[in-house]
Amino acid sequence: MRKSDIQTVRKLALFSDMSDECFETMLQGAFLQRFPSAVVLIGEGEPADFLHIVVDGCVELYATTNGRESTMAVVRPVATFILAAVLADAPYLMAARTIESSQILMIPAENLRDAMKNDAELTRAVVNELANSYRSVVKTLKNHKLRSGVERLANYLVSTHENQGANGRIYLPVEKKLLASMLGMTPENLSRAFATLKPYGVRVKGADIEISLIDDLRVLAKPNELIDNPRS
Amino acid sequence: MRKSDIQTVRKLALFSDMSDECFETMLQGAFLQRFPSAVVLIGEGEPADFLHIVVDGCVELYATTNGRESTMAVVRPVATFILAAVLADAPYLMAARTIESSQILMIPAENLRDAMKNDAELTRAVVNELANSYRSVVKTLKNHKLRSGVERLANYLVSTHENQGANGRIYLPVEKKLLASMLGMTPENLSRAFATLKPYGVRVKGADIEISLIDDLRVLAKPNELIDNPRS
DNA sequence: TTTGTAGCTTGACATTTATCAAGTGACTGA
DNA sequence: TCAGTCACTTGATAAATGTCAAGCTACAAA
Repeated sequence: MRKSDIQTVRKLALFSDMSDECFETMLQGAFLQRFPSAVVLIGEGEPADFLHIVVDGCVELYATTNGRESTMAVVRPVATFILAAVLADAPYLMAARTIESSQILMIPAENLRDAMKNDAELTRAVVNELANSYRSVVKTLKNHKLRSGVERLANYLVSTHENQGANGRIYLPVEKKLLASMLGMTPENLSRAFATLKPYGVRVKGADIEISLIDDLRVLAKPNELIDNPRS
Repeated sequence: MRKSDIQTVRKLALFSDMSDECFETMLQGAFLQRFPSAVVLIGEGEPADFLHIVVDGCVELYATTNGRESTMAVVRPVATFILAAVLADAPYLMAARTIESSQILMIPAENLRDAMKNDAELTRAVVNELANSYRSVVKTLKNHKLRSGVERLANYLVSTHENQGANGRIYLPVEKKLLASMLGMTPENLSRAFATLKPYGVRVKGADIEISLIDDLRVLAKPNELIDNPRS
């Protein structure tokens, strides 16, 4: 494992305050690996043996039942995923796969749990991370229970527009098929939702989206702090 | 605060392993209060000043946006709610109200956070509780993204049937209006969903439900361990 | 270049879900 | 006792969403 990669991980909020000693011990038996796109990293229902950290690339968390499949979240560097399963020592509730070539750090679950016993700062950070993960899923659930498909798309566009500099255009960071699944709709319906937003200044050219009437779009979207703001 | 109530709370998984000293210190400034039905205990977006524990009665967690409202969860004794907001020191993402006369223990957020600094067992229990809360919301989200309304109802009936002794009948513990909101549908639609399940041996008489063809119902519901099992 | 292949879009249609309106029955409070 | 309210149900209708099929485009492999 390269020193620069270790530095990157060390700076994660989850690990930044723990002691050097505990950090190094925890990384014993951890490994950093590069995977090509579309590789399934973990399967739904498997025992949680490793904490995973996306160091580079992009990972999709998804769930299936009865032949259906849905994207639950998309994880970008540098962030952990399936922390809760590791801590509860329970099976993964979501599967994970790379959606582009990705570098993944895998820390044995045992190591993390041991490190938490010896390092109060780590434990504090874990509590924080978990609490925020929980809040993030609650927001997603609110988004789905309280809004229609078009509204979810509109809010996604408004948020993304802000995150990307609010300059009247967006570049979609994921394929539309995946975006549709994130938003809980079919690809066909996403196309139609984009068409519905045309009168609100949304023009689609591949992954490039023009947002010319952001105020009108916001009136439709009615963004809500307690759903759309990742912080707070 | 009565001794018997303290005993009850003490036995909570969250507090059972902490030291007597920390437990008592934590309860300084805490108060146990009885509320009538339909009282709003906390509002969406308010700062998280207290950890709440349902000692008796029943509490609904719900969320609103843009005039719409949806039930996120129902909390029964003895359990905590909005732990994550308290730990993240962030505004409540969900509002809470009693749905029957209830006794609520409120522990100042500060006290909990202080107690965690001094009691490693409490911290461990908090991590566990948080991880399980997270997993619970993920299951709810999967339920909504992967199933239709009728399927959600069918699975609710199958689960409830097992929890209530699997003897061919169920007593609905909540009003149908609330059940509808929990399941993410309108009351009208819930009525129709029950009608749809008639050929699967579901007969409704008020809050009493007869489940005469549980095997057929299970074939329709296709229950999934990783959605419907509260444990694991 | 050709030929796939995959992502995306569009149309036609089916299904699911919501909305509006009306009516029933049970309980409550005057 | 009676009126009113509320939960619930049902029907009619509308809106949202999914499915199936076809076609288009861009990109990649042969």
